[in-house]
Amino acid sequence: MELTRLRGFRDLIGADARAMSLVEERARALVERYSMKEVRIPVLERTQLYQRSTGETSDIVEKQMYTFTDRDEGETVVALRPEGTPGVVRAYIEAGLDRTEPEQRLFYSGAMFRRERPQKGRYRQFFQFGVEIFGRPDAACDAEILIMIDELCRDLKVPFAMEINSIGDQKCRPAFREALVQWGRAHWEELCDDCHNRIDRNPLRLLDCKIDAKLTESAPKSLDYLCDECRTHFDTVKELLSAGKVQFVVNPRMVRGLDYYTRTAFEVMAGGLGAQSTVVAGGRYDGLVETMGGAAVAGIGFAIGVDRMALAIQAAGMAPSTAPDAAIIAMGPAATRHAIVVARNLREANLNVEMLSPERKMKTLLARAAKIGARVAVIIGDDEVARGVVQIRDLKQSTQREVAVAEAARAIADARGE
RNA sequence: GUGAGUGUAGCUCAGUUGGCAGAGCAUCGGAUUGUGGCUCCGGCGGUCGAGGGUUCAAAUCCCUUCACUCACCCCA
Repeated sequence: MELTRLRGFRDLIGADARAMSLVEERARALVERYSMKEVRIPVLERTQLYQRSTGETSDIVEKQMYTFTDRDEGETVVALRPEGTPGVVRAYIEAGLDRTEPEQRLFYSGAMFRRERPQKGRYRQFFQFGVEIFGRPDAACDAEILIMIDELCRDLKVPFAMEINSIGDQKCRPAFREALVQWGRAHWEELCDDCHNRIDRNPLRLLDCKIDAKLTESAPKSLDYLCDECRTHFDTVKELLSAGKVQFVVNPRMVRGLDYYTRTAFEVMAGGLGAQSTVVAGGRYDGLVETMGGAAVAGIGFAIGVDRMALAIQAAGMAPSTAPDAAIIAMGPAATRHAIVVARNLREANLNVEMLSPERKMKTLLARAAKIGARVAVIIGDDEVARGVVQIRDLKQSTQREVAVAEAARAIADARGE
């Protein structure tokens, strides 16, 4: 086969796709309980949008974007979205919401694209479910967002750990950043090659280097450089989280890869995922809207890595069953006409029903019913049609009973429920 | 972008000093009528990732290349 899928792009069939959908469905139900509104944004945007917001020196912008020149007269340079936040911020400003109704609670869901080397939990097309709240600079909003994430992880029954940190704001972060650079220069000889690059490109990243982890324990911490406002904000967030009964740990070494983050940063790690274990991450970005040409409006948001969360669900054995409640076995043409009506009635009673091919032998069909995990087989032959009944065979217990057609849904629901 | 590992049947994998391409599972059929899982018998199934080289002979040795997986990096 020569027309295979592209590297890093996945086909998800059956259970794998179901796990993804489950994450999205639960996330949607969650955000609707939090009074959030959906926003649908384009997959393709101007490359400049990401350069301006995500950061010129971030790896995402520098080497991971799918970017190309469009064929119009202006030869616009466009890119497949590598993340959702810049598009949402752009849409928010473009709709004039920053001036007319600055306080907005928005969510989005969809595919993102980054041209990275694939590995477990990292694909070139991946799905994010994200939330952005504008116009809420207060710590209660941070806390509410973290409570929401906690709620989702519990709902999905995935073992997880939440870490939070504060990385300061425009006022106090420059000093911290400078202190890190100074520290890095002073320890140049002891640091690895990657860290040498990070000192210029993204000094905060020094802190989560795996090779130099020991050494960076002595590096400056953002928490020691917070201004009074940031300090108070962070303390309030922690206090509210405790009040909200959320388990978390403060990780003073956690940083964000993207330029726009300020103050509260957070990350949720789940088990069973290998090296790419972060399933939710986000933080506050109070200066971003203004940077993008809008009013000075606060912002905070996060994204769920849907692919990774789905992997975590499956690793934890919490993936939902897709097995039908009943498999219909019709013997012969007359019975088939009858069976198709019975199948419809059962489905209207909210049962998951699979009708098997009427052109095969009973023996084969029963074997198939068992294979697809059906709880019961509903057997209909000419004799049953004549008498207005069906045979309901419990495939786990190997018991069988005859019931009137009108009673079938009840009987199947009972078998399922016991 | 860097590194390591792996490519043989639909799947999981054997294949010794180079000598006829294998097993288990799955699938399809059979063991007499409309009753599955267990058992028995049989069938289908292969460009040994691809290309080149060495050799009488290559899945096996050499070179090139592609793909997949994991990790670094990066990040959700």
